[in-house]
Amino acid sequence: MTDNIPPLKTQQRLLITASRIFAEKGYQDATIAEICEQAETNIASVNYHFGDKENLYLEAWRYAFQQDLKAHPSDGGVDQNTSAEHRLKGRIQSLIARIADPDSHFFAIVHKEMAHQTRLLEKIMEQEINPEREAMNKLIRELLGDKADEKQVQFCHASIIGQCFHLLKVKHIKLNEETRRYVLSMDDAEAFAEHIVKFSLAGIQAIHQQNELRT
Amino acid sequence: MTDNIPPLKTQQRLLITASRIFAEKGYQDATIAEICEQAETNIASVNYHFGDKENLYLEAWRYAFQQDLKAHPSDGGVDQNTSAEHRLKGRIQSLIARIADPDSHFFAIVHKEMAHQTRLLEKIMEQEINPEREAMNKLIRELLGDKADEKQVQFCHASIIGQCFHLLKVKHIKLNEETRRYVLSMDDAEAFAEHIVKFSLAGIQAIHQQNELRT
DNA sequence: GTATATTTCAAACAAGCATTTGAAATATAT
DNA sequence: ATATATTTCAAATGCTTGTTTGAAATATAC
Repeated sequence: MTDNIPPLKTQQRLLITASRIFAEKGYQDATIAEICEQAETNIASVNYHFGDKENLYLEAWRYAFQQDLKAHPSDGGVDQNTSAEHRLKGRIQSLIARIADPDSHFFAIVHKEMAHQTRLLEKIMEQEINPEREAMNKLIRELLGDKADEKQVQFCHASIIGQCFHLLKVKHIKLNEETRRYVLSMDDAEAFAEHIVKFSLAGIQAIHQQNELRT
Repeated sequence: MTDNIPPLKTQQRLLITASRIFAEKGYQDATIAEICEQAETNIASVNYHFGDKENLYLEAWRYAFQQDLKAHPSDGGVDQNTSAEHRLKGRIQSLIARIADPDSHFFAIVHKEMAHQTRLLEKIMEQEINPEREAMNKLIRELLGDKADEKQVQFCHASIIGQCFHLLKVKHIKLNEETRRYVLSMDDAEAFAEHIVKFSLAGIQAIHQQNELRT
């Protein structure tokens, strides 16, 4: 390879472009032709550097995940010695940021993957998502108190994640002007994160208190 | 065919089969060949009865929506004179039922539509979903009290819908045995609906109280 | 500087699938 | 019963798109 400031290697350009296009269009609708065109390389280079489309997809996805985490660390940059409330807030804000950031593509690809549904999702989920889930569950357990059972933890986690991912839907669904007025907007992402924190802490609190009242 | 007890007209068989297959595979992955095969008719019948694939998709979707609502009315069958809490509970339970019921296909198609993303979603959303949203928002307003602003209503609605739709994701994502243990299961749908009600009423309540404390 | 390996490229290939066609079969009306 | 309209069918058409090919260009090694 050359040593004087080469722009970017073809392989790298393909990763960057592919992660963006796959995020925009999903696996099926993204064509190799379009990706190569925007990456300014020949159509055969996908086969040369990545073997086939599916492998490019997988690599682009992993790449996006790493980039997103670099921009928005999953703990939200919150001091680990602070209260569970604040640490949960940090995690929720990080999640919302990765979903809302137009340059973060991982969750957009997850979202589109819903339809494609190969075994790829399974692999990525266990490798990348499970650790994040466990970290959040730990905080939820702390907030729910000792009397909480695992099902309650699971449900609370689902409630929080569900609210965050709802923003993902809003981001990608095109609605007409009229409808858009009544629906959550991406401009409200930060405020919505605050809302999720308040809303969810209250929900968790209620379950906590109910548990304490039991026999 | 025979004239005594004709099984079902071809057009009807296509609608039923198509709504199921589109729900399973999404628009792209569902092939006309497969739909016709399972509907026990010729491949050309889609063109004859519906014009093209996209129109069959649209009609199957509408058909699914009607069928789902017939099985699970959106107010949950709750008396309209009862408290807002109970009416909200009815709506949440109806939503969860339509999502969890294996024979209800509307939301499964919505879910898959995420990737396809045509203008069809837009049309259907405003026609079918907007009235449901407005009905739920009315309840939320009632629970939040007079001091609530529309943004708060919007956020609370997003929180509830987000939790419900999370079950949709769980339904369609295939996970391995290991991961499945730690994640919300479809067997818990009813219990999860109860959880959403409790969790969300607490969240709404918290915002209500905070509003009351303001100047 | 020459030989070898790596990377790029335009064109061709092949598979999948929606759609069309025109004839055959069936139903409907009078 | 005959004529007309409707519905079914197997085969063909054509377009999109992932993949392959083999030569040309470029980089690397000795």
